[in-house]
Amino acid sequence: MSIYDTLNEQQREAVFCTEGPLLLLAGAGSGKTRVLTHRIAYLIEQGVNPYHIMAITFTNKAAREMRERVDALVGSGAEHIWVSTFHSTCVRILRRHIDKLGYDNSFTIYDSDDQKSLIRGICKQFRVDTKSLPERAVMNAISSAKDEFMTPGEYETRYNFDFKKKKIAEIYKEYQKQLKANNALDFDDLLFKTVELFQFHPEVLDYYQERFRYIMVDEYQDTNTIQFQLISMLARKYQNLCVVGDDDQSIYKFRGANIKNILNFEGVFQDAEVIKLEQNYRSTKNILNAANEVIKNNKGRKEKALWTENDDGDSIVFHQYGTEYEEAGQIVEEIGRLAKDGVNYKNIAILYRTNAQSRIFEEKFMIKNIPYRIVGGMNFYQRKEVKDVICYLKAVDNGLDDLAVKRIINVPRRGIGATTIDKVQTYAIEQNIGFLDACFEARQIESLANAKRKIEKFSELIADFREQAQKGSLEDLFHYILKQTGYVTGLEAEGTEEALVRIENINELLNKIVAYEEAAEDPTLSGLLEEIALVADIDSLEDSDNRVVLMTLHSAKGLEFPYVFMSGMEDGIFPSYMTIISEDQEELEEERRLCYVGITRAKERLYLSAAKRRMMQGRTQFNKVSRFIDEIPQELLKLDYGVNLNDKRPDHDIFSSNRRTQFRKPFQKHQFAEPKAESLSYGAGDRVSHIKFGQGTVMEIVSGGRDYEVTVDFDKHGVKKMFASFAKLKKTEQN
DNA sequence: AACCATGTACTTTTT
DNA sequence: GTACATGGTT
Repeated sequence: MSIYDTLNEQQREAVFCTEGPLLLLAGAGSGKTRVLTHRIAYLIEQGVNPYHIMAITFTNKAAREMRERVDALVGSGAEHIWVSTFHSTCVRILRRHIDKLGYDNSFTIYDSDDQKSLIRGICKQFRVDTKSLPERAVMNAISSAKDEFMTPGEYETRYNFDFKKKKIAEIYKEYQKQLKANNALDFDDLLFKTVELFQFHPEVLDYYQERFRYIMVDEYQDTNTIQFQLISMLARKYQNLCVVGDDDQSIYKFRGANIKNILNFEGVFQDAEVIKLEQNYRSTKNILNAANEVIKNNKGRKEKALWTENDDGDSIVFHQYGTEYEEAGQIVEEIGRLAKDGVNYKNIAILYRTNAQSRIFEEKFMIKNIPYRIVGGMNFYQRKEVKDVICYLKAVDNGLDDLAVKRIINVPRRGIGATTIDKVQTYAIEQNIGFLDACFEARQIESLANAKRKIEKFSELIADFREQAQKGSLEDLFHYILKQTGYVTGLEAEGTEEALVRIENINELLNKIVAYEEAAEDPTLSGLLEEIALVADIDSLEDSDNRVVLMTLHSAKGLEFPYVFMSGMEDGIFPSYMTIISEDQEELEEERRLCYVGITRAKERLYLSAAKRRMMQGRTQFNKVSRFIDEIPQELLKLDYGVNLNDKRPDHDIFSSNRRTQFRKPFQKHQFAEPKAESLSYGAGDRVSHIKFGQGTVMEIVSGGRDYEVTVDFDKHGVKKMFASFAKLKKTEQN
């Protein structure tokens, strides 16, 4: 009896095939993680030093789970296996060697928001007409170029006949220049620079080739060109590369995923073994058949037939509702019923095409008091207050990070405005130094008048934080920064509910910092910031958390749930409008693969739903039922168009939509709506005088949140609205 | 410099 | 419908 007895024939074959390149075509739910973990166990059993084994996953969550499962299987030694994501892997390598490429090893990682601000700045600087060339397009173009391992120079040569692309090449060049000046790398750079490092420094490549003699890559269908480049470089020497993927689940083409990586694997790695895992252990026959029938409509795919020994199971339920409010309401009702029947909330997932669709569900869950968790959308670390505090930490960690410094220089308010910042920046450029260093030299900047002292005070503050960073723990530093800047005090003074939520978020950030400090072997500020930069929302999804999970179909990849609701099954939503109007047939096929991914997440029961009428971007849209629904054979579906088809009572929906605002600010209290100043010395109908507009008659006084809004009809300037505390109106004698 | 009011663009999906 | 950018006002 061995641990391998529980595997089926193909799985066992894959586990025992340890030498040479191996392509594992693993259908949804075919137990690929089991194969990978058992394969690692087998390698170790065969005498391979765990130190020589590397497994690359797509998310941190997948990496963590794999490590746990390997730990359970092999016991000691497993901690030496390198299990991580592409991005973390690259960071680890670059932290040791990037100085060879002229960067400082303590580089900062820029997220997409940082990326955007940097590009925005460059577009302004170059006077780019962002109407014809939006920043977003520039960003995507640069990102794609990096995915294809194309330098700015190469980009320029390649596209020099195209006016727009030439412009993009210029921006790309400047963008890289500024990143380097800020000692920062964006997400794409992490891979790009690692490949570059291996290219220009064969001795470094050789070191890692020796180290990673056995490489495994999960979710291989979603790798892009540069990721492929990276792993093929590493595997070149020993050729022990095992990739696991499913071409039917390739859903990241928009992000550069290159399906050729999987389709041409055998061409690139000669003598590659190919093993197919086609038995599904996850879903019922009905669910699996539906998935097969849908994906069958795609042309560009490797033929395969997923099968299962599981029961037929329940029929798939399909409802078309009148509106999205009904849809969400009924789904939440059904979830309530399931819970009553003893189903755990965490066994239920709601999937949708776009993050924006989550909002209505959130309302309904709040009303029904059902615990839920929304994955994705606005990331915790993207919130303003969290980002502000992080930028203080960044400024302490990497003084060259101009973006971080500029973000916080006037947060909280220090009276440092755009003009002052420009002056400092000009000086920095003249002296060829970083922005913060320019602040330290404020004394030499002649153009600064009154602002000089403010800048000096700010740079002293940062210097003080640096000193503190040397002395104490990260937690101490965090408290010290909050205390010295008065950030939380300021929020407390605001007293609004929103401010209280922000304070909570800052406390949450503190919890994360403390947790990091406890968990990390050698906690450092750089390490903390790195971890923050590389976490995805999905990574924090804990199995112990008993809540209904809501997320996009993309985020759901790799997960499974007994009960799955796929909502918004409408042409124009899913498949999305963009892919319907696109001439490129491939795009619709990608949507279909996404649908396949969604269906195959379900283990026991699948609910599909659509709305006839849906509000999108403030407009009502009438959508047809998704073409993907038509591709599912009728006999698998329990059709139920009936219920609300003739419902002519939209009032209910409008009612709940109006109540929305209340639920978004659930703790709205009135105690803070303190009517401002004493009463005013004038009233409606009185004659008043204004310093600029002269004489006028008061038309109306409205008592706003913290001030009176006064409408005055001025004799010479007409009707104006103004706030009493600013306007300084004086009552004058009546005519 | 800071604040508010108004206008505009956005939505595909994310490590 | 919202988040952000802009312009006007003190």
